[in-house]
Amino acid sequence: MVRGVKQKRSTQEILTSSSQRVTIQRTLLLDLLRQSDAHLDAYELYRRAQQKHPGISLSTVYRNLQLFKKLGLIEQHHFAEEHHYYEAKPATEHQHLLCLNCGKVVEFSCPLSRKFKEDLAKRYHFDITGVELRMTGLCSSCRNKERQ
Amino acid sequence: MVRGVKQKRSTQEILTSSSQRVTIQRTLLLDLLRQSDAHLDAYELYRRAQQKHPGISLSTVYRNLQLFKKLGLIEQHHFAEEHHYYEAKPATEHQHLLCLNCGKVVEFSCPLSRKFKEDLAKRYHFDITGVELRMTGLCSSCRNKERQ
DNA sequence: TGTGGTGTGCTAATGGTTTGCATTAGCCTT
DNA sequence: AAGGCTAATGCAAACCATTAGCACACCACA
Repeated sequence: MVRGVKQKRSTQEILTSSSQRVTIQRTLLLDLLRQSDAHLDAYELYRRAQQKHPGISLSTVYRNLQLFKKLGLIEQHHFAEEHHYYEAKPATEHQHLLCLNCGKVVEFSCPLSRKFKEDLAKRYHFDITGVELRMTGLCSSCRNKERQ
Repeated sequence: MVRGVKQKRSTQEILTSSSQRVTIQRTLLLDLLRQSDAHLDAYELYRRAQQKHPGISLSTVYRNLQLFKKLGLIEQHHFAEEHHYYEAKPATEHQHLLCLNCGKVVEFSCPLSRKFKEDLAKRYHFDITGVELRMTGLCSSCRNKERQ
């Protein structure tokens, strides 16, 4: 049902080469993440996974999100303060501009992050797998509305 | 006891000019945040505040952290997944490099964020109060240790 | 110095995330 | 193909940072 064909590397291939066991849950979750163009939180991902594999548990979703993040396959965002959103790492990196009042999110691209990544990796001997640039503030309509 | 003298603006002055009531709790909390050179989470801030003002409540700490953030006085970081750290907004912006395995944090400066801020603010009509650039990965020792 | 309304403290609730444990199922070897 | 070693899963309960409700306190302003 899930056609991972359009992806460069199959999810199975990725998992195998990371020496992780290839389970149906993992394959499904990673497929869903890579297919989705929206930001998913753990629960929404769980809901979608259930439609393909009704028995799946929310714990499994959380455990695998952690794994995928550790492998650098996904990125984690913090839009709302206590609610994480995940999306498959896109080909073109993009960052987020967030209105603290209405929650509006604007995506923008930051071509310099790649350069920084390399510089920093070298300087601090880090193996960098994730970049997250968030800018927060008030959008124009909220700035006008608000006085508090 | 708390000497806010070395700061450019007194915390009282800041609160007053934001048309926020000046309470001992607020003054204390903001002083502690501005004095501290480390990253504080809500609980650690609470613990320190208690030493000066034993009656203070954790709710008050959370409420005022929200307020300070809204006023752009502090920034919020997400180092550990479910644990926020706060620090007084420093004169020189700095960003964070985080090891996902051992939690090591390296601070680095990113001179371009200022330029971006202005560009983006203009383009999207945002009033930007916070910039947060996080890079995550593995530090050199964890990369060597780890095979998982 | 009084008065209105915001801020605080206390306690309980919330809810996303993690953990423990018994069971299942990949993966590697024979 | 079968067996065995572990890692992964599902379930339910625990966790714990954060929030909400409410009565009382106190800041700002007349």
